[in-house]
Amino acid sequence: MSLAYPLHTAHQTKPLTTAADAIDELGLRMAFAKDEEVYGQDEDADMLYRVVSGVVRTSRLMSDGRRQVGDFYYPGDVFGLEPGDAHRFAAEALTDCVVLVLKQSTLRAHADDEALTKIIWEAAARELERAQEHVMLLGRKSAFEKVASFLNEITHRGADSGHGDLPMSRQDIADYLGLTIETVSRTISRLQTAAIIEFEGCRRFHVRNDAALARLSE
Amino acid sequence: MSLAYPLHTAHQTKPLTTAADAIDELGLRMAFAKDEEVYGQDEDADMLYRVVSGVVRTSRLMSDGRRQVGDFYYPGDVFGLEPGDAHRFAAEALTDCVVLVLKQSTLRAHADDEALTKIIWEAAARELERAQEHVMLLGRKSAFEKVASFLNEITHRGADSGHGDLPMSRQDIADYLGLTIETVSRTISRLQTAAIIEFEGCRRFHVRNDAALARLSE
DNA sequence: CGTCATCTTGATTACGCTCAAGCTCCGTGG
DNA sequence: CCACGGAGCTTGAGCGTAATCAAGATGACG
Repeated sequence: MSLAYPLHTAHQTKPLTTAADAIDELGLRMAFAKDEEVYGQDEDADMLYRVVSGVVRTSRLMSDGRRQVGDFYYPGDVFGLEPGDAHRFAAEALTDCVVLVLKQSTLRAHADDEALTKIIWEAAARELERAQEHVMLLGRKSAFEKVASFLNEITHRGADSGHGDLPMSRQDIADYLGLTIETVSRTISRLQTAAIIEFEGCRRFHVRNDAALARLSE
Repeated sequence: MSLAYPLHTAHQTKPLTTAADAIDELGLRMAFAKDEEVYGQDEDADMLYRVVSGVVRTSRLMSDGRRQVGDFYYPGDVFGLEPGDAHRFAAEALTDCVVLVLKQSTLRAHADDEALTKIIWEAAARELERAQEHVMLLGRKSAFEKVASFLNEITHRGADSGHGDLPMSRQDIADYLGLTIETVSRTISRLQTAAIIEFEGCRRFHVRNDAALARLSE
C-alpha cells in the first residue's frame, strides 16, 4: 500500500495544457516523497496520473535485478496509461512530487467527455512515440550517442535550451540508456573534454556546442 | 509512388478477430510483392493497415545507414498507426502479401463506430506493449537472451508452439535485436549445440527444450 | 566537520563487432 | 538432370567498445 496521502488544497495551479482541466477537475491531488512508489510493477492499472510538480520515473526489474528505466515524466506529463490491465513498469517519485490521480472508473463515467478522451489519446500517442524513439536509441546508438541524445533531449525539454538539470542519478540515466554508471560517467567526462558541455556539480550542465551535441544525437 | 494495386476480389476471408469486420467492410484490399514498400519513412500517415496474408516489417534508417527494425506484423495485425502525422518507420512487405488499407478520412467518417474505435485502440495498445517489451529486450538483455527471446516469441506467436518459421532474413533479425548477422548466426548455432533448438534449413526450426528457451528469454 | 552515498577515474576483461573466408541453398540455364 | 552462379548464412581470427572490478574524489547532509 502506498504511503502517499491525498491533498485537499483547494487552490488551482495554472493549467499546463489547454486540455488540462478535465483531469484537474476530476482528479485527486496526491503528494509523494522522493523514492516513494506511485505504483508497483505488475500491480493493477486502475488509475491515470499526471505530474503536477516534481519528476516521476518508470522502471522495470528483471528477475535477476537488471533494471530498465522506461521514461521520466515532468510536470504536465500523463503517465500510468497501460496497454493491458497491469502496470508493466513501476512508477516512482524521482523527487518529492505532487501528482493528479484519476480513477479508471471516474474516467469511464466520463467516456463521452471529448476533452478527456483527447488527453488520453494524446498521452498514448506520446507514450508510443517516446517508446519508439527509445527503441532506436537502445538498438542502434553507441554509448557516446546515447548519452549525447539524452543530454540533448534534457536541454530541449526545458524552456531554456542552453542548459539542463538532471534530477535523476547516474544509475537512473544508465538504466534508461542501457549502459552502466561508469560508462555514463566516462562519456559525460569525454563530452566535457570535447568542450561540448560543461557541468557545474554533477546534476547541472551548460551546453557549449549545441550543434555538436545535436549532431551526436543524430 | 507505390507499385501496389488494389484487388477487387469480392470473396471474404474468414475474419481473424471478432471485431475484424469493420475494417474488412471499409478497407481496400491491396497486394504487395516481396520487398515492396507499403509506406516510406517520414511519409504522411493517412492510412491504417491490416495484414491479410504474408508478413510486413517496419524499419527505420539512420542517416548513416544503420537500421532498426520496429516490428513484424502477421495476418490479423494492424499497423501504420502513428503517434504523429508522419510515419516514423517505413513498412515493407517481407513476403508477398495482401493488406487491407483504410483511409484516415474514411476512418474519421466512422468515428462513432464503436467496433472500429475498439480496433484502433487495441492496435495502439498492442503497439505500445510491444514497443515497451522491445525496449526491455534492447536495453538489458545479452545477445544470447535476445535471440532466445526472439525465437521463443516466434514459436508462441504461431498456434503450434513446438516449432517456428522465420520469414525474415538474419539481417532483419539482427536489426530487430540490435545485433549483427554474425552474432545472430553464431548465437543460433550455440542454441543448437546446447540442444535447445534444431534448425532444418535456416528458416525453420523445432524447439527441443522449451523450458530452457523460455528461461533464457526471462 | 565527519560520514556516507554518489560520482569519477583507472586497469583489466569479455562480449559482440569487423573483416574475411567458406559453405548452403536455391534458382537458372546448359 | 546436373552444373553453375549468386545471395544468404555460417564460421573463424582479431579487435574495440563497454562491462566489470577496484580505488579514489566529490559533495550532500547530519
